[in-house]
Amino acid sequence: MKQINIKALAQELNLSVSTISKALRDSYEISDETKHRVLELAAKLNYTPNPYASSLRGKKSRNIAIVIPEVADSFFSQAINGIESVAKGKGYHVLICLTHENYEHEQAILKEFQSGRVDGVLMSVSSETASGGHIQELIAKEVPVVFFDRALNGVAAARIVTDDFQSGYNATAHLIEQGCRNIAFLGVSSQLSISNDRMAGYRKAMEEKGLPFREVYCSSSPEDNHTLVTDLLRQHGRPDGILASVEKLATSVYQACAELQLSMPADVKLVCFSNLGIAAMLYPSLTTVTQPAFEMGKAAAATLLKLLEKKHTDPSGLDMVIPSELIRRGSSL
Amino acid sequence: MKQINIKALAQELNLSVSTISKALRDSYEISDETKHRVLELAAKLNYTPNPYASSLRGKKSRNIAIVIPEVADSFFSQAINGIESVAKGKGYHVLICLTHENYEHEQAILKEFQSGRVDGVLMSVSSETASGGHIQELIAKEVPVVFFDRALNGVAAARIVTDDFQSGYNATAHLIEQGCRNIAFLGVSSQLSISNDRMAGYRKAMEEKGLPFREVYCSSSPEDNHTLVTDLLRQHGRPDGILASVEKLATSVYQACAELQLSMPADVKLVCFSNLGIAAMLYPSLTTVTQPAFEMGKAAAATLLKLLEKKHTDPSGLDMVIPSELIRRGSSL
DNA sequence: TTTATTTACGAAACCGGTTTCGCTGGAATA
DNA sequence: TATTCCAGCGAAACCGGTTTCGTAAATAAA
Repeated sequence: MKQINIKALAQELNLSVSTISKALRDSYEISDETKHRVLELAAKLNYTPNPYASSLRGKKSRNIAIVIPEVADSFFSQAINGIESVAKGKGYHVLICLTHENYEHEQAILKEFQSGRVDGVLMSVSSETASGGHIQELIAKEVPVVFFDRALNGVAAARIVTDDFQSGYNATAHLIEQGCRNIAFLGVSSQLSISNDRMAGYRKAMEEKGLPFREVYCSSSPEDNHTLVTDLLRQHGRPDGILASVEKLATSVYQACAELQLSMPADVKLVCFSNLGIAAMLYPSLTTVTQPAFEMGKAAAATLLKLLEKKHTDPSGLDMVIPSELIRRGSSL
Repeated sequence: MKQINIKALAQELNLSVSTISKALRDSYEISDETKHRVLELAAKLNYTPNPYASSLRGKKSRNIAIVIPEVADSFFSQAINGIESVAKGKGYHVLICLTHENYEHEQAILKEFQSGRVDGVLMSVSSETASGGHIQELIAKEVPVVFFDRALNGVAAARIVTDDFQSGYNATAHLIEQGCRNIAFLGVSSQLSISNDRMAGYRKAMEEKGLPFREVYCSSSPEDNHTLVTDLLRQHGRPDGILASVEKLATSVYQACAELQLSMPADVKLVCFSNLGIAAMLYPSLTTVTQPAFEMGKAAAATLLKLLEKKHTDPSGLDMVIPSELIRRGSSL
């Protein structure tokens, strides 16, 4: 099958390729009549412009990338929908790239973006990412980066996050109010902003009541996490409350409780940062800190487009904090 | 920031651009010494080739697309991981495009692909898709298409599916075995292959026992589905068993049961096609037909790459059926 | 020594749009 | 009538790689 291109249209209409191009782009140089003829033929022949040709010449790809650890997470999948809704509206395409929580993957992906494959990047850093050299390098090549949810300190980029500190505080205060005295915090990584901020909120709430900290770092392996949580709940003086900082940790806690015959919420109360739609149907129903995933996605995309369209080079003043909501359910009541 | 390109490398080394290009592509025409010098400088200057330039010239983008209804679904997110694992290994990039179960979106996306943006397409059709003209058109332009999970009849493309008929049969037989006599099937769309095949299995199992059919088509709106399921469970002679053909319907059933004070599994038993990791922690735990999502993704990607790399134009003989597993849990026992 | 072949590289066309600049004929202005 | 202006269009450069073809020098074969 022959691809029909601008040259084919030009021949058919006895016009030059430049005229066709201008007509398609609605240039003022071309008469309405000619434009009309061109548009008509293009529609008739089902012409689709080659995006690579335009990108090559124009130095603009109209692609933006979403770089996230994984897609099998309700926060990210909802955020993707938010991003897409904004991007599609402005004629941008969205490239989803998964780091699988791996720093090398993340590096390789960003390195590739230096080629101009995308005009801008929305990212939530992997849990392994400790330094931001690869991100700085990309920004130096004038590819704007906007963090959403998981930001990296020390990198001068806009960040759209939720009120992690306050949410951590609120969730902990809620557990304390429900009678917990020995609350463990399940973090993800000592580098991750969300983990640290949520933990800081947890600490503040605990400190205010003079309660002791207990912090456990989980990995990205479900098996390891299961072991970790099981050990935590098996030890003498096991926690009577758990604040889990990411969604996937909920499963481990439910499983461990079931295996150890601990009842939730009687023996252990749980609050988890999560956007799971079926949190209410779990047994017991799960108390969640629910993030505004869709809104964060929309805001992040809008911010990136602002950076792309205006030469709004300065990312300062673009940061945004959208509050999460503590939804009290059976696991903590 | 100046992008460094082949020309820059050429100038630096006093070589021609063609020599650089060949050296980078490890051509036999270039001496080992020159190759070495080129590679070294490229690494030093952090050279990243412009993908648009190569795609334009080579008529190959090394991009493949995943066209799916949505990403907030555990089957699709797991399948994506399977696809990605194969594609990345072969040096392909993955573009994820969401149709939101909308036919017009799907059409527009495929139309765009006629431009050569991607070399091949993996797709699960939207529930609204009744005819395959847009898919045929793409195939006519020599862009191979492989269906996974949701295939469309009448389109000559490879299809990687699970044993929908048998799974529907098994799930229904299981419900009958558990004492259900009045089992409703919740479908998605009368066009969708998975819905139809699963329903056919349901019908066969019901017929064998002389039990009456009851089939309800749900939409993609959670609110509408909630109303539908509530009405179904409120009516006189309400079903004592439900077979839900897609994951998101589970939520509606749980919710409706809770609101109507119906207890699962005593009043209503439920089996749902789902890949939810936390199915076991629901209340009651959810009996699922779990699809081999990751494997299906891998198989689909492998099939597409086969079509891309060899000129294996004929898609017949590439079809694959990977069985699902019925996992019996509390909602049906 | 002459001819054939191989090695290693460069010049230039090419992919398909975009954009700059130049040209022409007719209308407007002086 | 002479000059200016402008609408409308075309030729060609350009984006950054890839590939074909040509060629000079080195080597092998005759």
